[in-house]
Amino acid sequence: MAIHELSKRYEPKEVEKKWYDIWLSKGYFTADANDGVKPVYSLVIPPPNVTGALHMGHALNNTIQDALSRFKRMQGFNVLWLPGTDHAGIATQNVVEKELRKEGKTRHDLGREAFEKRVWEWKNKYGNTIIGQLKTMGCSCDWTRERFTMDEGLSNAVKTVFVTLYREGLIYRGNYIVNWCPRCQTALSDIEVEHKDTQGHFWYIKYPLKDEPGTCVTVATTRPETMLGDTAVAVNPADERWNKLIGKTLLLPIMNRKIKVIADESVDLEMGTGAVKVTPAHDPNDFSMGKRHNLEEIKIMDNSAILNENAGKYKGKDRFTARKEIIAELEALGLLSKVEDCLHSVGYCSRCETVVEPIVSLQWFVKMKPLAEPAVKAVKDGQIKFIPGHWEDTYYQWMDNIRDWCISRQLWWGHRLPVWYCVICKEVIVDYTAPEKCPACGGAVEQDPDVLDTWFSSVLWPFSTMGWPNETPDLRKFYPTAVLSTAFDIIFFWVARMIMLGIKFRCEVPFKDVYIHALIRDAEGKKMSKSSGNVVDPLVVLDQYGTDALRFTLAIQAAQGRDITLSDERFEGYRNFANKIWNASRFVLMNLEGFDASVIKAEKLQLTLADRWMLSKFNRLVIQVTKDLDTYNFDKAAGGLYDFMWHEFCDWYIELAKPRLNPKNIEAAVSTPEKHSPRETAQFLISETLEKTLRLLHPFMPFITEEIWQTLPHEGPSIMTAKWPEAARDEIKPDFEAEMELVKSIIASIRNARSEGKVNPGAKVNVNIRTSDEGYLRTIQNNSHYIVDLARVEKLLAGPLVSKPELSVTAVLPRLEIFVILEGLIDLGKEKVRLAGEIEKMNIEIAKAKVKLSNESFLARAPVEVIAGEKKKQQEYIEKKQKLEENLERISK
RNA sequence: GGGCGCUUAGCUCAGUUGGUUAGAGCACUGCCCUUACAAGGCAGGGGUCAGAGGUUCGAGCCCUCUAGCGCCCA
Repeated sequence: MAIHELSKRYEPKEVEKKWYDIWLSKGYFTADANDGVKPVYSLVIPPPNVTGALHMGHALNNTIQDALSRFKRMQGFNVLWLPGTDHAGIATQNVVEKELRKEGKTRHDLGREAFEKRVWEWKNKYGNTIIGQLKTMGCSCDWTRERFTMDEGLSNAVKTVFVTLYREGLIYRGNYIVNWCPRCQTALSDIEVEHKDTQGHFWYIKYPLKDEPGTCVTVATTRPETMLGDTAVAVNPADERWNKLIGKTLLLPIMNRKIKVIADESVDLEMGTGAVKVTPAHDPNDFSMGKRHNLEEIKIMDNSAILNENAGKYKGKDRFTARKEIIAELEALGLLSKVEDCLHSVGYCSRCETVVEPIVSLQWFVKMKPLAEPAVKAVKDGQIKFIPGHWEDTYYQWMDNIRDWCISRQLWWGHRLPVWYCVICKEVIVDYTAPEKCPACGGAVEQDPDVLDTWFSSVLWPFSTMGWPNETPDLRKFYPTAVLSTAFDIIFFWVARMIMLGIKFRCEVPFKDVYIHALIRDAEGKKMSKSSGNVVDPLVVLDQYGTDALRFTLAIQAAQGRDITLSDERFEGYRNFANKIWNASRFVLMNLEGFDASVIKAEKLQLTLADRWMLSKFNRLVIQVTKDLDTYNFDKAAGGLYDFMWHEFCDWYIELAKPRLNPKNIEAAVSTPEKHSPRETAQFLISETLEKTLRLLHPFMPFITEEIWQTLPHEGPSIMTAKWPEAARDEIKPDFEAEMELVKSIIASIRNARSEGKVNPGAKVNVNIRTSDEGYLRTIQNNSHYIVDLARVEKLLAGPLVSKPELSVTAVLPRLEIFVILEGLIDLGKEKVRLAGEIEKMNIEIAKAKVKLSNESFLARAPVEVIAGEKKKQQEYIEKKQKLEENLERISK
């Protein structure tokens, strides 16, 4: 079925499905670990959550990765783009618990084993949603190597890392303050807590001195309920207001506990009253202060943030209820001196939005400093490069302030800690497999109920997916990877830790480049979020405008360091681009009737100026797009292709080639044994250029390019496996480009004059061109047919002495005057105004140039080329002005 | 509080190391269904490059300050 027999509009739907299935069945996405010839290019997908559905961030990131993969594959690389999903501990557990709740059950009703089984069932049933969506996007991932973070192999990797780090003393168990989510019932790492400025209050509470009734120290707090766990009040020793009280004893209100006033330099003199309450068990700063001063840690809440026996009469109350009641009691006691409104930062669980409670508890941690140092060095040494580069600063900043990583989670879904405790002697056993009995005392053992932070497994992703800890062929061939493409918000969660562990366990960085892609925003520039309801669903877009249009819209906006704003107008614009490609291709195809590309010999072509110009431009494009893809300038690569395809190939080249392709043009069909006919020449170039341009477009628009490519003369079974075009540098010819630009500007000037003179587009006009530049004259004479055709000219006269007819509109170009003869159509009044306007513009430019050229410093210091350029420019302006004035004078007579 | 970024046409943004009359897409205006494409063609209007100062022969670009917006960390 020929493309030109199809609709005038590109219909993406069936095309997309068809080609994806074919590519998949031919195995084009599959990398070859045993290949010994091709250079290797590998990357791993940032594994989306199994619970996830494709959003615009995924769409962007995977468009980028797919473009890179397809580009490198076409360049002849052995490409592995390794896909998979992440088990997403809390998220997945939440989903299944929600299901259970509908049945009126909790996970505890099922028990651990049955619950885990249930989650697996859920995963097998729904966990592939996003994988299917990636396929819809056209992603050329190697699906034969798809992984899941809880696969057996990846679980082995997790165990190996845990045991090794433990034995080296880099994993330890400790009682520390952690972020606790009372709803998820688990500890969170620092970066799983989202800090948001929240409107709250600053309560000023008076703590009376024990031995001086009536004298009080006033402290300010945003969380008054924690006072029940206070074990000191701290002041800065430099604080004149308070330092004389250091060492004195206070009576903690409500609890009537004796607490000391201590001196600590970390206390901010400006904040609140300068005296702060210290609750070591419930605040990270107070915790470290408590360690410094050996303070008692009194935990006043349980894991659901319900106050416990240490809270006295508030036992059994929720933290926020207790807050209200405590305030009321303090007020009644006359100990509440002041309440201020204040905006302060509150931590929320990044999974469920519950206010996080800092709580002291026994958890497992990874010591980060020893791992971070080589990871920082790798970036400083340039073994890893961030793109855009400024993210390196962000990386260093975090790495410099790194704190130990809390890795235990009180969940059931995830990698269970390979840790056992002896029930008798409490011995801790860390091993790959369960010990039968306690090696110390022979007692029974039981496994730690906790699981690992999900990120613990995903930070091993670049090598665990390739079979590590086994030395597999994949690992040898494809590690380290070339690039990691991801969003900035997981540089800390994920990227930094992958670098640490990659270096630690493979002695080699996991990737050479880290490409940080843009953030997607809505048309108003707002961040997309479910709560603001401004989420644009990529699947809807793709359905409405086509996958290629979606991908192209994202790619052409993917400028480094700039956010992407999405709107329907944009998608529409690039859908129109797809349609433009489609129709240009239809045109080409309907002109290939009887054409046989295989008989064409390069030396027999009769190349015209238009052909040479187009070849020159095309080869520049090849160089540019290749470079831009290699440097992650996706916006520029896509932009260059858009401009070339639309504004050079369609707007000019097709138009310039039309006369030769027109079947009515009998002369164009004349060939000799030495020369192909002009028509064959045009047919060859127009189809070859289109075919090659499609190849350049393929990484961004895989479907439409394949569909069209198959109908054009081509080699090979698929555009996917076709070679990336290489630039023929000797075809880049500035001289031909300049000549063509002259012809184009003459055509544009005539069109402009016609338009100003309100000439009917169908009507033909006579044109006189006056120039004494011999080169120009030659170009015009040799290429007059282009001018005649594209500017609809009846009679074209060109020479040094051609006259200006009475009723004509004048256009002045450097060393060139164009007279468009408009008998009976010309409005002299309007023409005068127009010419006067042009003269005025020239006056401004001449004046500017004059100022520059009369500046002695400029003449003395600017490079000679710049001065010469300025002089030439001024000369041209002056000439142009003169000619404009002559013409104005003539019609003014 | 510490750090990073942004401000160029009505809107969304390009503008590589300072050097022609600062560009594009969308929107807008006029003409045209010219047989690839009206999801199109041709032509056109629209900008004191946030403000102030400085460096320089020369600043949208470099430096300082100011204003506004946004993000990250504490």
